Amino acid sequence: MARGALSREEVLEAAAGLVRQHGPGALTMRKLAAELGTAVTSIYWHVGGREALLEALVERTVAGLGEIRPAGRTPEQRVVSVARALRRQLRDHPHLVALVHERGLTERMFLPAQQALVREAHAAGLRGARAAGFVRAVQFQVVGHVLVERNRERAPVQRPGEEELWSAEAAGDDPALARALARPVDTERLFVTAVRALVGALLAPRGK
Amino acid sequence: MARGALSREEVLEAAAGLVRQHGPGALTMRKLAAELGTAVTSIYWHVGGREALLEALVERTVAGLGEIRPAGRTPEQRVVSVARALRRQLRDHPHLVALVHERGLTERMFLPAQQALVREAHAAGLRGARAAGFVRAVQFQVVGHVLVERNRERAPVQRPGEEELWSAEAAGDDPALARALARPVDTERLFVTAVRALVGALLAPRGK
DNA sequence: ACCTGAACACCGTTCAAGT
DNA sequence: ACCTGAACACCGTTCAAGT
Repeated sequence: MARGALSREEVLEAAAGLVRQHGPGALTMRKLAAELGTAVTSIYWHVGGREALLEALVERTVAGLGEIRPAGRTPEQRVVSVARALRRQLRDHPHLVALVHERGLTERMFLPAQQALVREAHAAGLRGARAAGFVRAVQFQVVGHVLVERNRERAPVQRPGEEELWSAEAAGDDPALARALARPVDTERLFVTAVRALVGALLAPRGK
Repeated sequence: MARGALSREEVLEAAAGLVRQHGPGALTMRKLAAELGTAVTSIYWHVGGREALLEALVERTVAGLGEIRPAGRTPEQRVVSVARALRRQLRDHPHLVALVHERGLTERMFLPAQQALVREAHAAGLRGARAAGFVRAVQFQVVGHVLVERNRERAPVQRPGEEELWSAEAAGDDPALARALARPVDTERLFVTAVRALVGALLAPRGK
């Protein structure tokens, strides 16, 4: 249906649309061409093959993620706020995050947050290698958590389910634990708890 | 080249071999059939389509991971040892871990470790919902870290590289930090540091 | 400079037919 | 019960040819 000249931007926009709606698997050169009303080969002229297309898409996504503004009084609170903001951003683009991850560029998405974390590390009195270690620990923690979360959502039913596995007897005579492990995870809460624990330990004045 | 009767086990073995050597992308029904010296359609009779084949492969991997034996004196040391053992197991099967992850079953792999963690939580005096929260926090931490690590290894070169990004001026006048962030990550060290921080905070007698 | 169709070398899956 | 080849409906990519 594309009347005039086909542009690179137009191709990327349509590709992003396909991914957003039906996931990365739905992005085939032929479907994309049909969507645009052009021949498949036109796409090759504008953006190159499928790999180049995904590359460009990933680039676009990462660039469009926007800044992260820390909130809170103490460095600890501000770091937690950065972590939450990043998690939110990543969860808002589930399919594209998957694409970015498949292509091994997950960490690129963390760069704005990384800069914010450096400032907070300095504010907390950490410098040099210790500050760097702190930044990376938080980075791994947040990105890792989001990946696990996405994973869980994609496979909501596990066999055997945790309910069957955690009968009271298997739980070392702790029925409350069995019940808790049978319930779905409150990922938001778990995330904040874990980040707080990590940040608290690493920002402590005398932490090894 | 398979003389006599083709068996389900034989198919799975060959499939696992293909994945181990050349990654999941190399596992096509046609290549597998060629490897086995049979018609493509024979595979369908024995294990079903590609999805079923991957399913069976994942099942095999998870089942073959083996037990996890905690080591150390304090619960904290023992939990860290469980985390390290699990990380090692996952890193020994990089391609299959990728497969398991793509199919959303990453957490299945964590079940033996989960049982070990429950025992340690009890030993540390945690019970019920708090013990469950502890187990899950460690689980998310370890699995997440391994996923991020795999991600990093797959894309060793990032553009722009961290070296260019972290010039001294960008690092808030902290050249040591800039240098540290430009160096490759010591993931083993980072992993242990993060797990220790998390475990220490969550196992503390009066942790909120 | 931009777009096209035809062709090539792959896929996974189905199915009727063989033994 | 087990195995087969042919056929179908897809892929990504190349390339010579058009305007």
